[in-house]
Amino acid sequence: MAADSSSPARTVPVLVPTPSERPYTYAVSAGVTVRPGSIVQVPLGPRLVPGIVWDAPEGGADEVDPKKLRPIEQAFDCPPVPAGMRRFIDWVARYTLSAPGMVARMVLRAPAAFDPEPPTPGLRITDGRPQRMTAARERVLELAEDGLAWTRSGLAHAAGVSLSVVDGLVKAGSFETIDLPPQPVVAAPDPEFGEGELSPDQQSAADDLRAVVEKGGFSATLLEGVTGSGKTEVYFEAVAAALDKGRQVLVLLPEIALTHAFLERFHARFGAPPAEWHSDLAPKTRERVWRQAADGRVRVVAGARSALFLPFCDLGLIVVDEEHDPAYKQEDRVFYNARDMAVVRAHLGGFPIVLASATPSVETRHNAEAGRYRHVTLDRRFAEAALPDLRAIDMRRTPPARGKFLSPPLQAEIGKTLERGEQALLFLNRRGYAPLTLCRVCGHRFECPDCSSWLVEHRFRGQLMCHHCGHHEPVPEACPQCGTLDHLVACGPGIERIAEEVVGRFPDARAIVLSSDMMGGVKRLRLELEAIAEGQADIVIGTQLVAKGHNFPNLTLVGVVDADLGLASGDPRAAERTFQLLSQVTGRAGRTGKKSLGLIQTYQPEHPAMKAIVTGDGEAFYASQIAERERGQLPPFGRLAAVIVSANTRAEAEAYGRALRAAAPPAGDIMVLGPAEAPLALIRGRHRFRLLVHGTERADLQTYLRRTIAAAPKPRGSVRVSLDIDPQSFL
DNA sequence: AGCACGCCGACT
DNA sequence: GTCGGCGTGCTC
Repeated sequence: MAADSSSPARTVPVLVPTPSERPYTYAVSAGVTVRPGSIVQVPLGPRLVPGIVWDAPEGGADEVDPKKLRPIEQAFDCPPVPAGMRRFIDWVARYTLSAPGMVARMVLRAPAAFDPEPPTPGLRITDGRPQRMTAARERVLELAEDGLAWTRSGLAHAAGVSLSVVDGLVKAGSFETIDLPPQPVVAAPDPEFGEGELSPDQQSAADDLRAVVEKGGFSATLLEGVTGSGKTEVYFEAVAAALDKGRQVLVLLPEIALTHAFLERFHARFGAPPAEWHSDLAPKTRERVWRQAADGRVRVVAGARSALFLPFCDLGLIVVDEEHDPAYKQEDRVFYNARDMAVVRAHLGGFPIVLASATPSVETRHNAEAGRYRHVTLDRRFAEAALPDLRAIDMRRTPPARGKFLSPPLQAEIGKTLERGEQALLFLNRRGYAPLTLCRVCGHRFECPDCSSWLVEHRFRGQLMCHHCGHHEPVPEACPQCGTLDHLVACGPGIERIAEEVVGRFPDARAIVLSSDMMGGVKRLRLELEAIAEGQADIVIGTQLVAKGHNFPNLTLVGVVDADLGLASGDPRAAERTFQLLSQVTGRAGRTGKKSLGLIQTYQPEHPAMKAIVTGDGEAFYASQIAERERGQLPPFGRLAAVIVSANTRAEAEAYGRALRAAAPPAGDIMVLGPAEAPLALIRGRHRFRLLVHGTERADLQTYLRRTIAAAPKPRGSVRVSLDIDPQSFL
């Protein structure tokens, strides 16, 4: 049907970054060309915002009051968001019960990337020669004499001179400035560059993955192999296969800012690093990566979970490394698990996905066992040499001295390790000096004024700090309640306190503390890690972050100070988490074939997670965990959603929680539990209550929650409701 | 989500 | 008398 030329301005739906359930409608002025996926700038209230032209709804476009209709301000000259990505945005919005615009907002978070990249300023040699010639100037001119264009810094670097030499030659008229085409943010990876020898076991796994990629189409594969079995090299072959097909690849990593080692291995295999994508990217780089993922110049992105929302033009493979890692779960604004959404992305895009882990999540293991995912296993035997000898230390039998935290057997092994000139790592997942400080006289406990949590003493900084908000205060000399001087007592250990104990016990050893709150940030941390790898420390005391993929070749002892820490919550997922974390951290030892040892201090050596670690029998552990989940109808045998109600007062939050509960319609396959005070009942001055919606495997939680919210009264005052489908915590 | 509008407390 | 707190409502 021909368009009526006399009709009013053409309109299109545009997804804008608001919580609106539907796209808004905008007029398209003459001369503006847009199609679904086009990124546009539109007026929204008093400001201009980016938006994505959406697909016309099936039932025809929405009727909009013509008085409200405003025109698209400009269509950006950039590749449109592909249809597969648009379907993905819709899918994520529906699944997570977020507004599509808020999901689109995650795609559009590279503000300046929508305009074409400006040309790179370049230099080309001219006939002019400077009056004064110097050795440095000669080197520069010699390099450039073939007439090819150079960047200013590239030329200076190649000639081994400072920028001022180049600038001087420009001033002298020996170079003219020209426009170079925008530079790629990384060089193209070469699939054949560093093809190396794989073990027979790796080779057959790699062949399998290659075949899957070559065949194309959707498939999900769990690549399971213990630490040291060479999973990364195996999935690199899948990456190579996708590159051979000319497709783009996304490798998701948990907390990429710290995975320097991965980038180096990638570089060694492909002759160029992947493009990085994470929150502390420089804005300029961020912009270029976004743009070049969209136009296809970037072939491989290694990124944190938000990389899932990059507008790749031809994505053909996703790898999720350490697929079990809790860092994949985003818990603000849009609540999503990047691992699960990655599977959806692959499904919608019709391409394969590989989930890699030494200790898969119970959900993924179950999917593999049920045949929904393919299962490729790297044989444990080939990694045997790289595995430490693991033992539990029963803290009831060999307790540490009073006020100390290292048991005699662990101390003895540290001593032996030092004597051999090797390194020891002590792992404790708790920052600071002590998690609780109290007054010995009156019993006063230091609490955060805005959160329901103890203040953690950080002796190094002389502060009491809240780990849930920014609150911190100097450690006082007198108790604020009873005024008694010098009677504050630290309860329990943090890594600073372990460091103190280590220094007292091994005064000649070089000890170093590594934790995420270290001053100096990521850069400093990386330097510290390199220093450790080079052997500039004897004992490393670290939190969580030492568990992640760093290789310290001389490390032969790992001591877990408090293996029971993660089990305290009583969450059904705690055992699994403990198993995963302890596997990862003990795997830091012995990556070079030296005999190595992992010692696990625990008060419950009979716990299935401890037994699984010590015996290396993950199979029995997974079987027991899966059985337990099945019994409780917990994921993946049932479905869970959490509803978090927060408000400025406890009463408001609780009242609205009750109102929601009352509004929840009866359903045969869904149960509502709560409201109960959330695990952290007060965060940043906001009181929180939680409802848990528990359904059968087939239950439609989304529709149920939609109905419940619609039936409940509108939240008033400071009350906010957020929905978390598939929450991390089952409590 | 942002942003403006609007109505009540302490100060240039 | 104003500046500024954040509750309420709206954005095609």
